[in-house]
Amino acid sequence: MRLWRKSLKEKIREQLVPLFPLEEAELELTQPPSSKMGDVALPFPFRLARKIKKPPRHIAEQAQPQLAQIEGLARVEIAGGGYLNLFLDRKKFIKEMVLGKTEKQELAEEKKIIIEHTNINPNKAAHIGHLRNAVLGDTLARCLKYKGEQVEVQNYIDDTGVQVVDVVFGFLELERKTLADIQALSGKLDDYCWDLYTRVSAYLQEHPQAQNKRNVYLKKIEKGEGEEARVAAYISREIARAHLETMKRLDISYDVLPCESSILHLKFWERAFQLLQEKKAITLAQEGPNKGCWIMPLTHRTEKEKVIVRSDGTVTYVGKDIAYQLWKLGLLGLDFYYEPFLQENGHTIWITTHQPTPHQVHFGGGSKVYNVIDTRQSYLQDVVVQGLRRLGYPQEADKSIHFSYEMVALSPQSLRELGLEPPPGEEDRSFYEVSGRKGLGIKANDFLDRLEAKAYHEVDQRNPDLPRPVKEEIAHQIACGALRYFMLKYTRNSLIVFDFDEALNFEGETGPYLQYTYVRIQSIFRKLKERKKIVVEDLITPEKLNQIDLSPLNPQEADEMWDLIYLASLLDEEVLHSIVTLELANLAKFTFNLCQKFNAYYHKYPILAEPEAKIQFLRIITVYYLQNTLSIALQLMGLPLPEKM
RNA sequence: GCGCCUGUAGCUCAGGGGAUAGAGCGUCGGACUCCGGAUCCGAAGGCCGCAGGUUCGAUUCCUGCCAGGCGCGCCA
Repeated sequence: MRLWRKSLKEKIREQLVPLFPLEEAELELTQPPSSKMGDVALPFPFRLARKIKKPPRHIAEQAQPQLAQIEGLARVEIAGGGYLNLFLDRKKFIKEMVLGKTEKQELAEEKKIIIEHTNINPNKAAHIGHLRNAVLGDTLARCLKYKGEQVEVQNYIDDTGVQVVDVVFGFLELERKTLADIQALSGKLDDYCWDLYTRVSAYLQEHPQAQNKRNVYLKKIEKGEGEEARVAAYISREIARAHLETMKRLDISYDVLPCESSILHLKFWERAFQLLQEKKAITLAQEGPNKGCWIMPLTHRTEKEKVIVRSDGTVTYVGKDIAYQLWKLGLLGLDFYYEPFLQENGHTIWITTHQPTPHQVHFGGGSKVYNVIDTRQSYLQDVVVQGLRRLGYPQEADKSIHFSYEMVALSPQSLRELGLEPPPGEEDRSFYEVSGRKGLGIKANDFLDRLEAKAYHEVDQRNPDLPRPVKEEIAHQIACGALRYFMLKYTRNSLIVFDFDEALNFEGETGPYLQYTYVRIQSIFRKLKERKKIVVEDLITPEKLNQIDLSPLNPQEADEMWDLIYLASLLDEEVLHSIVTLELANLAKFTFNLCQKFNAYYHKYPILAEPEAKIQFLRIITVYYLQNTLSIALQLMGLPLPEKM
């Protein structure tokens, strides 16, 4: 852990540079196919072979004695056609890893990183598609914080958009309700609106003439006028609160909720428009179909130019997004006012407002921004980034990252389970897109309830004597773990076709499997204390670890212990790699593999029952190190750590 | 039509210019009077979509084709 690999690489370079014309990129450290062949492989002889016209094997032979001198290496072997395989000094390495601090690293590269995720329209309940977004964003935030970055998490609330307008329209026009009626509604507003939104969508479909009236609503809500705006404000706040509740079940939280209403009232767009005109980032189309519109020419994409301001002078969605992105990067020269929205475990979630407040907090102004949005929006995200470029901010453009991922869709089977019909004309598709408009989707809370109910049943079978609230808490932890792991295990490009059987599974490659592994380690430690009066922490001291003696182990066990510790030590790199590639599935797979290997290990090598103290000690430090590593990995993915389950 | 993404075991998915292509699920067969069986072990199962090209070497890179998905609004 702790960048040992980097320092190893430097030492290797020192040894090799006098011998060979070796470029930085040519010195690559890889993994031999089997740990028996070595811990680290150097394939550079193959790359050099062509360059200096010598056979790889010959190069390897020349390098071998030099490399063998490096401190921390036990030996160096030549394998295959010219691989150099390095074996680490096991005793030294184990000691360093087990004693090594496993806290946050100090590798920050940015002043402040902003992650925008969740961004659910506040007009209906959250569904499973939103959960993928939130889990990815939250996990990225955790990984970046672990790396040492300062991270600010934003959740954008489109409280004046057409989706909210539709629901307001439904309440006032279709249901003839007043604000007071709405406030008096029993039950959860987000669930109520889930159905209402579907009805409104259908109504507007069937009554095109109602569009005009809806547009009046839109204008009033944007301007903040009348009952319409008051209802919109109430609904959007209430539903945003409901979304936060849902996300809290998954241990996901935020720092600030920027609202579109604030952006409108504080004239963020007007400022951005001014900047775009000044820098000639957008132009007024003189002819063609977009005549009279302000458009942005696109150079990277082959799609047509993008309209930013309509011929009637109103701004499009992308235009507002450019203004928002400028604010996030501290380039707009304007800021919101803020007030507390709610308290969660001592943490305040702030919301923006256009009225001055006494609170001296500030958000935005990041040096790097991740926008977690599904892949269908990549074209628009490209437009935003290109806007920055055309405004003369190439660095900021490079640091505006669209963290894109594929959507979550529903399998035909899951549709049937929900009692829903496929949309007309789409009866034999292999998956169905979630659609709030059509009411096609699985509500996040409903699914979490199902997970919790199943988890409770399992816990109850295994630990019937635990008090009910404890069992409920554990069930909650397992449900959270199951859901989060499920959302993380697929790579970003992979469309998740949601299937209840798969998502409700607790065996195999699942969150509960990982949690179970952790719980069993806890259980071993507990029993060591109870039955043998051994307190594991007391054994982990520099003095005791200096005396590590691997010789009592038979070679088979020594290798397996080594493999495990070595694999676990790669966690840090795995996290950094996951950040760079934005493939959090790497971390998920890594942790799963680690658990698998560990489960096999302790199945084979008992700890409590081991009579030989020296062997027991070695097994204990192995388990101790695994427990440490595993708890970090699970927390990075947001999987709770139950004591029992 | 144009752009982006995907095609790997029955299913769901990893991987990746080189040393025997890997998991989970499912199927079949096993496991210690055991530290938790939400576990572990084993078996069966693959022309890595097709065809060319680059390379000493391609499942991986390039091109073309085929198949599927998603985008391409003066909607958000």
